[in-house]
Amino acid sequence: MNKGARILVVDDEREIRRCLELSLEEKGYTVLAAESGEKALDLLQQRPADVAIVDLLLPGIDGIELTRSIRQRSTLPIIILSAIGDDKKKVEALETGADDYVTKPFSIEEVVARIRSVLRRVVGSKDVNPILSFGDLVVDFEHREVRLGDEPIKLTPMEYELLKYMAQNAGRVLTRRMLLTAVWGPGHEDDTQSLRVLVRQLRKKIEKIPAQPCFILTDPGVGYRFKSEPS
Amino acid sequence: MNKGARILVVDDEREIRRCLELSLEEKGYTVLAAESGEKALDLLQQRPADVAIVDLLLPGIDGIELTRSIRQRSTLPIIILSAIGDDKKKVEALETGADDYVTKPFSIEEVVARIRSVLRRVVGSKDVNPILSFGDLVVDFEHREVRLGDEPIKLTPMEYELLKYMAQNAGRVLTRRMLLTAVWGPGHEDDTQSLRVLVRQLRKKIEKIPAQPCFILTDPGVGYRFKSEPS
DNA sequence: CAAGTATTCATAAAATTCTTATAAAATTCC
DNA sequence: GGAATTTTATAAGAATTTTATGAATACTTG
Repeated sequence: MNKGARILVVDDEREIRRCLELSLEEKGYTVLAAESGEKALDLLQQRPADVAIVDLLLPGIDGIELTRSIRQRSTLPIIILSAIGDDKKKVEALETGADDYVTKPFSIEEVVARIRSVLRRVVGSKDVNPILSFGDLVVDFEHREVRLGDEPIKLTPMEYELLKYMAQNAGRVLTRRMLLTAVWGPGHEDDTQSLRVLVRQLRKKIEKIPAQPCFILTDPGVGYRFKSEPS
Repeated sequence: MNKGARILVVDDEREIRRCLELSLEEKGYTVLAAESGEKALDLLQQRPADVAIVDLLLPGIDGIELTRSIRQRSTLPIIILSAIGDDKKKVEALETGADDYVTKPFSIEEVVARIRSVLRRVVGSKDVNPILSFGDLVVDFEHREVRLGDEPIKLTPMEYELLKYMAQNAGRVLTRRMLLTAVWGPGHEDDTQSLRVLVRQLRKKIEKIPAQPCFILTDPGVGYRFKSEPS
């Protein structure tokens, strides 16, 4: 199913476009390339894609605006390509709806890994019953039940809210701001320490070794992400 | 009540059948296994089952046809096992009357979660058994009688309503809102203090040590839960 | 009106959430 | 590469919120 997935690459540098195109096609993907945001949107009108890889810095419509445009009409997974310094913009893109990011300079393996991860997530998207499972960890939203194997796990209201949000957006990078508003509501965007403490509490309850988490991974400088599928 | 449920597993791969069989029996379920749709139908003639787990891809009668056959004569809950690509078939099965699905590869925890969820749904719907017992506590809904061992217990109307609702939904988390509407009817969702007092009254009557309840457990921030099966 | 029931209020106890301090890890800068 | 700096993790105690409890008050119904 992942084989032959269609990948839209948007970058103004011919070099990078070419490089991604060759490497991805070699891996069996179909690549659509565009050198600008405008052309990318045109392309998407004509042909469907399964993932988009978008450079943050583009002439004209930039990566963030492109992300916003795409998000307005579809849930197409978007991976951001960002240079090493643009943390602020990167975070902005994630909050606009991008799913993941890769920092330049990147290795092809890294990009492919992200693509795979994102594709996997999209396939198992809709569910009859709101039960999510991640290996041993099972979250039943209908009954507000969390179990780790056979052990039922008691969560406080905030712990539960955090887990819920993270599990429902598993695989995506979730910025601190996103998590803070998800749990505390709007107006608490700066209370990063509270988030850290809450994350720790949750880790203590669901991770076997909280210091080596396998569900709640931290993305330094950005936020957290929930179990980006076994790589 | 879920314990000891009978589960029919239909899969042509011995490996998977075996695996499910072992894991489910370990959890206390009784497993009936069949390697084909035909055998499954035969088995169902001979022995009743509480849930069926059916592989989508079967030689001969496939999962969808089997679902249809079963649906023609019973409401036996059916959980579909599907490989990652068969989205179309999966949807077809659900439309034919399957209740839920699990995507291969699956974890046992996930399958168990689905089974439990489905069982709960079914048990909650039909009110066959008007007598529930939880250790010493016996509730006879038909005669509106409650006993603790030999002692008959007198309950006020509201206490009885509360007990009834909790006992009929034993094992799950019941939010304050749910309990309030169950006892007071709609429009009383905010009267949490009344609920607390009522819970206390009921505890005084049915718990040996009301301060260390073993039937009515509290879930701080959420609500209450009635005796999550003897652990 | 009387007896039992239900609600409200005040306060004690328990649990959760927040804050603060320090250790560990990651990142940046030279 | 290694020191300095920022970021994240961890622990423990304080503050806050939620729940339990006892008793007083209001309500219903025969």
